[in-house]
Amino acid sequence: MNIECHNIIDNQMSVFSVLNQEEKELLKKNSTCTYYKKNDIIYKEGDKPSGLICLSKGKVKIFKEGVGGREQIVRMAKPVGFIGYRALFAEQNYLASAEAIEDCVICTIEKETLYKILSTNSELSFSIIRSLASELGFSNNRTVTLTQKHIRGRLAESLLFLKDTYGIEDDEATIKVYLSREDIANLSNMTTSNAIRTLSTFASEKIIALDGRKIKILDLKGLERISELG
Amino acid sequence: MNIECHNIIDNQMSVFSVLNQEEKELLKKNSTCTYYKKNDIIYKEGDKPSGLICLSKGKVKIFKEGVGGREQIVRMAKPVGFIGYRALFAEQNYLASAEAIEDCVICTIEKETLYKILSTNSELSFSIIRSLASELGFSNNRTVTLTQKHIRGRLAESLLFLKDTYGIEDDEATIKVYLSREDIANLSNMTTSNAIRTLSTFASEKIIALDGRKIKILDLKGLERISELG
DNA sequence: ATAAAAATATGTTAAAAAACATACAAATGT
DNA sequence: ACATTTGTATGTTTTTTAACATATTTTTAT
Repeated sequence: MNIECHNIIDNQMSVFSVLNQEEKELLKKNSTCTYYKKNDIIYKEGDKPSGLICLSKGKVKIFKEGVGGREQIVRMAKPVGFIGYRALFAEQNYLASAEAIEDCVICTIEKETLYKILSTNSELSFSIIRSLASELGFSNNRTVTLTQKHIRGRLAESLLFLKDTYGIEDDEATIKVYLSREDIANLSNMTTSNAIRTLSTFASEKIIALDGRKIKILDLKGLERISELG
Repeated sequence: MNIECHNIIDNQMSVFSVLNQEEKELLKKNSTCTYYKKNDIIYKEGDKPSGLICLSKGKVKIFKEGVGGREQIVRMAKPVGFIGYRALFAEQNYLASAEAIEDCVICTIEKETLYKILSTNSELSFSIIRSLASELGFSNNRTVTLTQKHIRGRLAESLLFLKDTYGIEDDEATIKVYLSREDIANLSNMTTSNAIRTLSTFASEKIIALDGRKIKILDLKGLERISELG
């Protein structure tokens, strides 16, 4: 029944493409498939990682609880991608929580098997090094933009980030992810009120169009300008 | 003349301790030693990494230029430690700049040699994976604290961070790094004025004592409390 | 030794964003 | 179908922090 796991491991786009057939078979034998409903918690801050979690279907938010329980989204995951691998490789407990924002299919690769393959396959190690290094660059960047940009700049950046991460619908304008205003706020380091207010302002300026949780980007250049100016 | 490089590579505390003698010799042959004066730029945002830079002596700040040229320090390096390895491993140009805050001795390991050893030594790859993963956790944490904590909390956290990173002098109280108020501000996401003001307030509350750039921690528990409360 | 520049200190004002309040709409459960 | 909860919207007040102004001290360069 873990056909979804097999698909990931065989996927040409995944980091596993550098493995030989034997290694792939070993991974498949030592991975399990799990299903999550929208709003389900996949893991919580403080939990111990049990394996490498691979997102096969659905979308996931990774967030930290900050001062007074205030939530900050540090990453948005999409298929095919890993979640929770930072803690696994740092040999730490999770420092953030993961929650499904859509129904999800997840494949968990057993830790020992992964390490066995890693110890013989330097290509896979390189891939992981590259991924971690890229994400660290992204995180350092976010630290600066979330602290230095003003509300409009932060929101504009978040909208562009969501568009780049999840792409757009067939209408060539609607961001392909449907977040609550609260999640948008938690992604952009602002209160829900300010997210709602600023989205409304953007809509009144014809930079975006709002229809419930649907966000349509009407003026991409304008949005980029707001994001850059801060 | 690159005896300092040799010392690093032979150092039992460095990640190179997992290498065999032959690998260590190869590294030594393909590394160069450079000296930097206080305030010298080691590399700039946008530069291309040429090798793995290892800090043998001195202290270095890693910072990014943000909105309107406003500086944010993302990391403080100490010996023996790497700098600029994120960009190297991500195969990107530097996303931050590095500047000596003391006279420094630096050892640069040639990229090709490093990769050759990495491809045969999975232990070294693991070390690098672990380091990057730890630092990513640290960075995500900073994103949250710098955005959510108030000025006093951010400054308290920075002082504790400096103490943990560089240790304390023989008096068991003075933080073993001497930064300008501007650097402290750039580390803590605040203006120089506010760093000076808040340091003065801490001093008047007998939490710290100030003597030029010397910062003495008088009430560690108090400082921790301020940092945690935000 | 002295001028110039840089760093530190502190008070005042202005801007940004959070907190708070309230209303309304939409989704959910019974 | 209705009540309850959750999410969205918007106006007002308060807090926080940046921006600005101006001394004073320290460092650096000549």
